[in-house]
Amino acid sequence: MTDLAVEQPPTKERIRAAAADLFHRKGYAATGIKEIVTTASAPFASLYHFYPGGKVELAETVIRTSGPMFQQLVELVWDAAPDLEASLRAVFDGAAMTLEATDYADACPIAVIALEVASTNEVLRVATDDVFAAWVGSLTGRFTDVGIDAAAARSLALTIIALLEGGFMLDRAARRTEALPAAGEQAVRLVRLERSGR
Amino acid sequence: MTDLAVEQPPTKERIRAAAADLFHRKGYAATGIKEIVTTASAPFASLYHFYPGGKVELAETVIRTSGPMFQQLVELVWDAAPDLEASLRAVFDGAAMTLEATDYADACPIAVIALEVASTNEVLRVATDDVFAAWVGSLTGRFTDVGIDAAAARSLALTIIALLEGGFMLDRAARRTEALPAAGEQAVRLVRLERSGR
DNA sequence: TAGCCGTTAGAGTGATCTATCTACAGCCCA
DNA sequence: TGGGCTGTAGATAGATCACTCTAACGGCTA
Repeated sequence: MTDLAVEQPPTKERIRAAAADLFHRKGYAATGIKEIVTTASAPFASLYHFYPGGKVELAETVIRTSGPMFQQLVELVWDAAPDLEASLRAVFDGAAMTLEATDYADACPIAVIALEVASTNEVLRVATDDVFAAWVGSLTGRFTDVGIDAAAARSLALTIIALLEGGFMLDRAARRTEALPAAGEQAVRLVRLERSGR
Repeated sequence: MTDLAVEQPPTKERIRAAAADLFHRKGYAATGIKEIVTTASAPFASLYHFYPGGKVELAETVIRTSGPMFQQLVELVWDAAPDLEASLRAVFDGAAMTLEATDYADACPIAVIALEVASTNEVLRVATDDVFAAWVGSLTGRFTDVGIDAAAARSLALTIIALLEGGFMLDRAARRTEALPAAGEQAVRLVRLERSGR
């Protein structure tokens, strides 16, 4: 398993990455096991070797890996901006650019799965909820850090995550980037309003 | 086809309603044709008799029927409230109540399908886009009606639809109603801000 | 060199998928 | 009474689904 000469990620990782990509774009139900291993250029049996729980275990791994990775990326963008409003704009614009760059396939790594499995698979539903909760928690922290009180910070955080997800949904369906920038501007106004002491 | 004595909707309508319910909850890919006719208590061949295009035609019918029905419902709620802020609150609270009442299955009739088919089926993607466009258009009209200028009205409308969809996604994943009410309050603040002349 | 174990290999299972097929039941109008 | 149309009925095709099985390969330690 030590991949000395080979210049590619190990099989387990390639399978996870391929599954993540397909789940994001096509959703959980529409993605087949065979398609995953083909995309990953991995042997069929290896999937069940590394993920004995099959499709569900693989999906949970994808959710719990892609979620934090995305969060880290967003935090990086956020913290690189000079102030709160710039951070907000950078994140929304970044989402819009990503959506466009991926031919309107990707922007949120778990949105499709989250809606799909919410009433279908409890294990995966909880996994998506945990990811969302972490995102909201992280954003809430950014707001309390600048002196916004806890309740307002959480309300703002929930609103902004909702704006990102909803804007993503609208713009992906329309294959343009209008809702995301508009939502970003409105988010800026909300934060400005909050900081100006209501 | 004339259902004289029978006290139930005609077969075609029963199939459409059953498909709508299943698509909303489980999504497009995860819902089987057989499951639809079973739920509708309809003969198998009738599905292909009424919807020769099969699953895709049925889904498009569902999208293009459920979308306007939902819009009409929201407009009714909106117009029944005494003022703009009350309308906004009524819609967001109504969404939260519906979500809870349906055991966190239903709140938006096309959200799941929209994300699922966006990169998969062009016909259905366009159908979801048309529905979203109609919603945004309707809401934009409500705002211009009270004197908000066109550009601001559209930005507000996009933002509010995004908030509804995103809040729905978060609250469904978490099986609670926190994001939707929070988003509603923030929407009220945005509209108030807009009307107070920035 | 011998043996071990993580990994690869792919055929095969049973279930389920969408869709098509032929046959026929009931009703309207001629 | 007879022809034609709408809708019902269900078997079946052919593909694909997730998953399991046995066997063997190959680099490692003993």
